[in-house]
Amino acid sequence: MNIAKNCVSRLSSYKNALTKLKNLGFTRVFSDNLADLISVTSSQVRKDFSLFGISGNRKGGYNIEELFNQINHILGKDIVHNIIIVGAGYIGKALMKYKTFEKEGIKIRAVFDSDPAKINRESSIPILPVKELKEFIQAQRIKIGIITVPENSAQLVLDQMIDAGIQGVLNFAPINLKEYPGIIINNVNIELELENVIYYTQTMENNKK
Amino acid sequence: MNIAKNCVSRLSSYKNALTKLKNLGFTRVFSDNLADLISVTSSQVRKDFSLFGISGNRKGGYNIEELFNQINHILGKDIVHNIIIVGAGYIGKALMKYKTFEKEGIKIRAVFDSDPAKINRESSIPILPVKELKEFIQAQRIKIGIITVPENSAQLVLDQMIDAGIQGVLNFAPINLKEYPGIIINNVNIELELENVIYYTQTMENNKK
DNA sequence: GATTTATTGTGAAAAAAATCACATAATAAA
DNA sequence: TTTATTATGTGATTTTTTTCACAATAAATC
Repeated sequence: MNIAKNCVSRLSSYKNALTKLKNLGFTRVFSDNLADLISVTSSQVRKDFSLFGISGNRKGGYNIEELFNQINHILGKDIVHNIIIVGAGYIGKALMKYKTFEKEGIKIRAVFDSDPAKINRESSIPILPVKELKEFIQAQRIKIGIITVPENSAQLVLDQMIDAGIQGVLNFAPINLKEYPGIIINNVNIELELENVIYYTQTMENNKK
Repeated sequence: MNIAKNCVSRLSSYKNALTKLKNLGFTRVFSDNLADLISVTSSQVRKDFSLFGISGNRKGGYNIEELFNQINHILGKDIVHNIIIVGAGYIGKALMKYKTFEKEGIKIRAVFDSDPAKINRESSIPILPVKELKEFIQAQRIKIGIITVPENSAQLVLDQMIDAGIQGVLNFAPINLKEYPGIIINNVNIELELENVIYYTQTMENNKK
């Protein structure tokens, strides 16, 4: 069964909404409530759940705790994930301190950079030379990494990461990385996202005239 | 005509690919080449172009310079865009220094924060108190902003931005912001993107077994 | 215990997006 | 100048995604 990216994103959103509901002390939720919380339709919510065999209770909705656990399990988030970041530039360092990762059981085990001035073995998350990348990935059995290096070194870094055994990558470099069989690459392109805003803002303005 | 977000994203990608081709000295390009560069099919490229009335030359492909200008115009990128960032945390500061924005004619005019310790009126991009947000947006006629504040203040900040006249927002806070008529909101949720990687990596692993 | 009410779960339908396939036309070759 | 070749541009088709709509059923009410 091949699940669309949007569907997985919605699962993450459901999970986050459920976390909030849990913290507010709620115990049950309807597809309608979840739909409102993440701005989709209630049938979309139920279709998504049905796809993964998640079932609730007719008339009673879903038990939040159970639903949360099921979605978390589907997302593979019932375990702590150890990851690395390659590139200790501004974005790399921002992600290093990103609070949401901590909350969500995502542990950054090390950051790598080619600039000797950035190396810091003593900090709680060590910043290590890229030379040690392979050794570290293999020794720590890291499977997931984030690329925050400049565009021109991103492909090289990816190749090294995959060579070392990385299986999934979140890439912030604005470049179309080569695809490898069995390797997951997800791109976040900030400039492109801002250009989306620019396009639709402009289109909206023209409509008003 | 309502253009899908994916289609606008592809336009951005074509533009970036064309920039690279231009820099390499090429003058003409086929739909096939562009398709390869951004990992889509050539008919997808031609369909996208056809949607915007972009036409090339049968047998001769597209003139890179012309195509670039047309796409840039569609994206509203033939002018410099002045934007602001609200939230001078790690991500806000990373975006403040983001090289790609400079290259792409996106000018960050100011960053705002509620923490007095972060204020710096002298730096090349001033960091100002949020109190001055409305005044600045109106005086400078800023239309587009980026939200990089924590989750719990994001909605408040959005309300203030819209009150001041902002029309498009790129939001990094992991929260479903309220929709406003005529206002464009595009969300980037880094945790969610990483969870996508985790999900597909896990799924891939299970397939191997 | 019967009846009403409210919500799920899911096939069917609709809408949206991507791909196909080929007529059309520009260029190159003969 | 004619013929062959090679890309485009787009209507038709297919695939994917979302929404609809309603039977099934659990809980609440009478």
